[in-house]
Amino acid sequence: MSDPNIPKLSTTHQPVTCENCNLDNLCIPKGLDRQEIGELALLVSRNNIRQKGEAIYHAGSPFRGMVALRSGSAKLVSFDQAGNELVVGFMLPGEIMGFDGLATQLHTCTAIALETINYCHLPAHKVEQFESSMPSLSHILLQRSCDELDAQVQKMLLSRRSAEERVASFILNVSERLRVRGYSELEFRLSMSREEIGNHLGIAHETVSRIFHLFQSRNLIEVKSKQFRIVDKKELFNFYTTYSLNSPK
Amino acid sequence: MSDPNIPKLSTTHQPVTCENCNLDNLCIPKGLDRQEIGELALLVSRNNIRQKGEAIYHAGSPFRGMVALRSGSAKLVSFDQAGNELVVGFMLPGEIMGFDGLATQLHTCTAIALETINYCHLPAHKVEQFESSMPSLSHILLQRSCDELDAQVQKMLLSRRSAEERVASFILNVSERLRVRGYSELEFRLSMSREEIGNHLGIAHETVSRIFHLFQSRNLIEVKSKQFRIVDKKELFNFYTTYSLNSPK
DNA sequence: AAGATTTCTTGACCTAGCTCAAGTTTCTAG
DNA sequence: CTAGAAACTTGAGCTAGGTCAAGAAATCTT
Repeated sequence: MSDPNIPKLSTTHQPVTCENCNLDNLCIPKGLDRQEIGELALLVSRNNIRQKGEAIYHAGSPFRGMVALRSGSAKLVSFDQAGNELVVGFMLPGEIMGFDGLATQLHTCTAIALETINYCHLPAHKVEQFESSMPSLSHILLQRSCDELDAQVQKMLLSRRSAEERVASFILNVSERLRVRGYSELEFRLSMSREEIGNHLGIAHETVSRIFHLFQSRNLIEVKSKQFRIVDKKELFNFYTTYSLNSPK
Repeated sequence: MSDPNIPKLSTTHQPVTCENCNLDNLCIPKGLDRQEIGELALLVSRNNIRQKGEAIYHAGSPFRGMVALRSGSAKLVSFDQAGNELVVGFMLPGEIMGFDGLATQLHTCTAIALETINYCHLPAHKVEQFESSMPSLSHILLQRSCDELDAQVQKMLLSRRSAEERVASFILNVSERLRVRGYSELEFRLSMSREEIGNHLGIAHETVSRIFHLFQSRNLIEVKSKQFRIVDKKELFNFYTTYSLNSPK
């Protein structure tokens, strides 16, 4: 259960706040100065826990504030009229959720823990209060939400690619996000199911399985259940870009 | 050229500013109070013109500010490594562009006029200046960018549907956006090509043609070149939702 | 207004990846 | 530790929609 690749959240027994959190360079504080971080720390509720499968917030429920994942991963899902689930995205530690409720004050997505998670919560009413005294916060949130928009465009670009390219890109994307967060970029555990990966990428879970098998047979990766190892990152990347070079024009 | 369905931009000879613009309920001013709109009006450069095919900004170029379309329509495109174009979205009058450059200060998309357009420009440095004196602006922009995120989730949901459903949904989406903006919702001109529609929806342009033909043969719409008329909105909507009800589970 | 170019339409064929099915492995709860 | 459930794998067709092609219509240019 205790994975050597996962950095410890806190090494001392002193309680973690935004000031000494090791995710400060990824989370909301990124871009705030020391004093602002101190003010932010006072507003944030820490050490919220959810078990695997439990929701952090539900589609349709009122927006209560922003959520910053501290450990564990989650999925963001939306539903169509028939109740079919669409996996909008996966969230890793240091990443921020809640933008789907900000525009209308009602969440359009449900956030679900993929394993036991620990998260911080920045209540909506305190956001507003903080905003008037410290305009930087809405600016930071604006930046983050535009980051999300950029990521969405990347996903749209990906949706024009073959199933193989999508899977290769997915693996590299997770790897890079883990690397930035201080985890091992070449060996990790993906807590989401093949079904969830396929749903997110717009392909059948059987296809995901087949492609993992294909990549393994070509010595690009090693997969054992949910445990992944990237063997040939360069080739995996080539695999994923080569096709588009064959594209017309 | 002068379409009776298109509301006149200004009926008097007094120059249009944010205070008396008929798009104030859709554009940036939405959510600002009278005094704030007045301040905003001082920062905005008006009556910028682009001809069909000309760019408003380019992917990779530095962010210079937000753009609000006043008349005419535009497309937002992104490119993959091979230079293939992806139509990220279409913009109608009163809609705001530029979020794709806000996070990194470099545009990830190119904005191109689909016909002669007139737009307002809110320069980036003035945005910042305005933000510190009037925190509401970044809040407004945050809202708008989260609106965009919501729209992106809708597009993701759509990408799981059949080609027919995508086209039906596209027509209804444009119709609704035109309605909100005071244009006729049942009869309009779509200035984008079949190619651009197909690209945006993730289907071949031949498929777009075939489906327009199918819809016309079923008396749901009338299409003549770029001119559209929705004949049976209810049925078109049913067409688009029926399938998902057949979905599993 | 004629020619050139682009866009649109329609047909015929083809394939990536979906669906269905059945066996296997992994996880979960007592 | 064991039984049952859930997740995963692998195979075999099948089909939605892509690609290619060629003609028609619309649009642009001079």
